[in-house]
Amino acid sequence: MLSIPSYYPKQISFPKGQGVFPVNTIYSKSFFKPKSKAETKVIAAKKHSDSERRRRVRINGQYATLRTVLPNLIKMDKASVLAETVRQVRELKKAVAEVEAACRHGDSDECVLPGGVDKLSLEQCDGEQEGLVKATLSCDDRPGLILDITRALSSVKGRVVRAEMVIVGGRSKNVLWIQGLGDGKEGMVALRRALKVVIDRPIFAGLSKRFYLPQ
Amino acid sequence: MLSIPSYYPKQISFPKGQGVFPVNTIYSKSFFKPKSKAETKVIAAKKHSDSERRRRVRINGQYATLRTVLPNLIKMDKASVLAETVRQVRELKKAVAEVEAACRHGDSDECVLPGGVDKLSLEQCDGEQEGLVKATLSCDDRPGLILDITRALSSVKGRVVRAEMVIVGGRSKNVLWIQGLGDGKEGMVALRRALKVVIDRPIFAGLSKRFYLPQ
DNA sequence: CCTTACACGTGAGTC
DNA sequence: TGACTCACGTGTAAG
Repeated sequence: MLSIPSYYPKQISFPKGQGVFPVNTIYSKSFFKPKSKAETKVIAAKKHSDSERRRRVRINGQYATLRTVLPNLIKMDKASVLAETVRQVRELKKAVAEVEAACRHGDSDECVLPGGVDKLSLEQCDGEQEGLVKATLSCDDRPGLILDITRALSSVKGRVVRAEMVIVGGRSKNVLWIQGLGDGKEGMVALRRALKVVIDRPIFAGLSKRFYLPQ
Repeated sequence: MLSIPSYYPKQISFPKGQGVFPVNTIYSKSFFKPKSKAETKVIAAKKHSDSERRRRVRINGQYATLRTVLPNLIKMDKASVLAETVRQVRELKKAVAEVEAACRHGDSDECVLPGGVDKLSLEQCDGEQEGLVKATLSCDDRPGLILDITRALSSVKGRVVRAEMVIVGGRSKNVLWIQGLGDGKEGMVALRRALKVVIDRPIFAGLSKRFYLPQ
């Protein structure tokens, strides 16, 4: 047991390193509870310093894990560890933002890769030629999909002036630029109806979802 | 000016908050340098405590910026700030890794998107069915590319059991799984020669590089 | 009351 | 020798 010489103990020789203290470090279990004022004060002080040490261990433990999770943080003092962490976090956030921006052109609708849910959207392309419509169509890939799309397009007025098709992981995304649909709404409505049929058509039974080259 | 009552000052009433101390806090400029032992000790102590306070300000400043750069860190004690930082940093690193892995399947050769340079590679697929060959072919997209590929494949033994095609930004990447090429090298050589012709064929003059739907 | 979190000054160690 | 970083125990205020 340590005897506390005064209210200002010059030095209490702890093992200097951190370490879990044994459970028999009991604060308030003196026999028959004498509870002199001075004694309770000493006990409270010990309890206080103990909890403060636990807090320090907690904080320093987090410093240690932080040093492992980020590079070049070992052999750095606490302030520098935090500063470097801030710097690297900013870098990581920028990297994530850049790479997300690379996958989508502004909107999530503009992702170049096929989405996981079927979707059909028509969009008037102003700024370029008059009457240009961009149709975007996402669905499961299947044998004959291109043929179905071609048939649907031949059923409406207008012609395809450009097409981009992406097939990956069994999903297909097709972007079609169509000109000459007509001035009114009828052309758009007809196009939407025709492409909706393509999306909603079930995969031909008995065939896998693989995409086969057209023969 | 503060008078230091003893070696163990009970309380020095600082403004309690941080704050830059005025420059006129001078340590060693007593007139004619009396330099009693006790005095130098007090001065050194003050210098020490001052620099220690500066260190604390530095660390706490980094905590503050860390709280601003990451969300949900305000109103958290230091240990939790560090713990949350570790968690979010791990999340960010995972996000970066995932998004990098999404763009390439391990090797840069395995990028699902078409590369910028023409390339043809054949690869024996062991582990699955016997005699499965994976052919990867990157080139500019062009009208009739699929037809050219189909013709090239019909000129060799074996049949296509699976195909994935990506066309984006005028570039085309095609991955073909071919079975039944034969046991020897001849099949592979013939396949490579046939596909090389497809890649090296120039785009038909007078047409744009756009990809048109097959009619 | 009790617990918790922080700032403080100080002793000790390192370069 | 300083200039520094850290751990420590304590004072103090908030819940």
